[in-house]
Amino acid sequence: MKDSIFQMVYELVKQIPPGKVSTYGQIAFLLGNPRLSRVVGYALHGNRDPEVPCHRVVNRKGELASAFLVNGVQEQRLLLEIEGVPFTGEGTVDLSSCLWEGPA
DNA sequence: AAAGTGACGCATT
DNA sequence: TAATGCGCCACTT
Repeated sequence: MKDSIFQMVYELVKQIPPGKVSTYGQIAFLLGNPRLSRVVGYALHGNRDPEVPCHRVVNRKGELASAFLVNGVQEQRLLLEIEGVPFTGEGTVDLSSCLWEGPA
């Protein structure tokens, strides 16, 4: 396994429990560098592994990503709603209630 | 081999 | 309060 940021991002995102969401910045912070938020997004951008619930990762405002899977943000929002994640708007998640702060 | 680009976030003007 | 710039890593041209 490489020590690349990408690998760590994937491993971390895999640990996000259902019904919860996390942000790029939060993940970057857990990796040890809050400024890696951009890299985190890039990592998930190229991700195709179903093991990595990239739909549970949103930006700092709680807004869904712009270029999700084939169905776009609609699919992402649906997945989150099914898991019980509350929405404050059409494309906005209630981070105050469902933000995953990291592995115990 | 070097420069540009990209699912972001925070500080500053 | 809103808008712009900078920082970080990996990948593409």
